[in-house]
Amino acid sequence: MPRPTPDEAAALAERFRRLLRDRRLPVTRQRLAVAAEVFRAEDHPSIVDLQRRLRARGEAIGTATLYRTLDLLVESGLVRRHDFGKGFNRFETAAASAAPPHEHFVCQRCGRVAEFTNDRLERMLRMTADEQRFQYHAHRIEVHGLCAECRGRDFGPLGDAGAS
Amino acid sequence: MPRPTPDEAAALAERFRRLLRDRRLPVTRQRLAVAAEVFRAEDHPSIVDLQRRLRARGEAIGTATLYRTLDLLVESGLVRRHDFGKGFNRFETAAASAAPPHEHFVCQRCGRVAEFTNDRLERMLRMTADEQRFQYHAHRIEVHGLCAECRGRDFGPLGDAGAS
DNA sequence: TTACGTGCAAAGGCTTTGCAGTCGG
DNA sequence: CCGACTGCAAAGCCTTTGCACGTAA
Repeated sequence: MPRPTPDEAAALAERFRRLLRDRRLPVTRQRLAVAAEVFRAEDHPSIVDLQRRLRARGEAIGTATLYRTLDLLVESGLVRRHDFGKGFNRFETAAASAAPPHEHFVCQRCGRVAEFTNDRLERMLRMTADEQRFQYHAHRIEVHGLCAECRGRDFGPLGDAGAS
Repeated sequence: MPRPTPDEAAALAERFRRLLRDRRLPVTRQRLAVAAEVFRAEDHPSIVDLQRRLRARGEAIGTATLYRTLDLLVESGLVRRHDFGKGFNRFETAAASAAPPHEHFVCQRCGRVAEFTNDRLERMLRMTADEQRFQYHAHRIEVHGLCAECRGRDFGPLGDAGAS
């Protein structure tokens, strides 16, 4: 979870500025605010989460701008976009530098997302793809279930039964 | 790919009927038609695919009914729902009997979906979940890339860069 | 100054819901 | 007959687009 250390975030922000300048794109207050908010996040915020947090900070960014800026950040490789199958995207800071690709636990109860890594998993996937003459580009691994907090309590039946 | 053998489909249909009777739910022409269409499919059709195929067969099923019937089939465990992150669901017949859970290759070019299985992968995931005190319910593994057909041709850059 | 960004609101794509009419058991 | 289903259309969500106005460089 400790994705963005205090000043790592600052470094990322600087990287974003440079990136914009290099592309000869305007460095606007909104773009910086959105980027900062994502870099600051320790979780996997959705668009709405980000918008709410920004508003709380006094930055009322328009929805369209938010989407467009996030596209920019994703293209730039500074941010990752996830689709956990709930109908909307979630975002997180991409590994500051050569971050190990990581997988996700998604709690079906509270929606919380935790992470884990497993090199062997990835190697195995690449090999399997190769065997089937499939050219590997990327992968996604999600484990759905109950997080430590939620597994204690007894609720009614799950509303979600989604993922394969 | 050879998911539903000729008469396996018939068996599944029968199972669905029984299931409806047991639940005291009406066995309607529409429900049977939708179920049959999914059981017959050799691919991972979307809602629209199914609707088109049914219409071609002379069965004009309403969108709402289609969604509701698919929910029913998924709840029953006869059909699996997948969300490959394109904003809409795709379906497939669930293993006739204790089918090995399987993973997917998704071609970023043509959208085709191929499958593979790997017991070790699943075991590894369960173990990892356990280590993190996460209660495993289900998982999803997708490999994104280019299928054998598409990797030959040279197109422009990919429009998709999605999955983590 | 000028190209690009921003915000609002409208439009889109997929899915869900409300409701009157219909039908299975 | 009654409860559940069906189909249509309206409504909901999330995301994208169009456009007049604003702003970084």
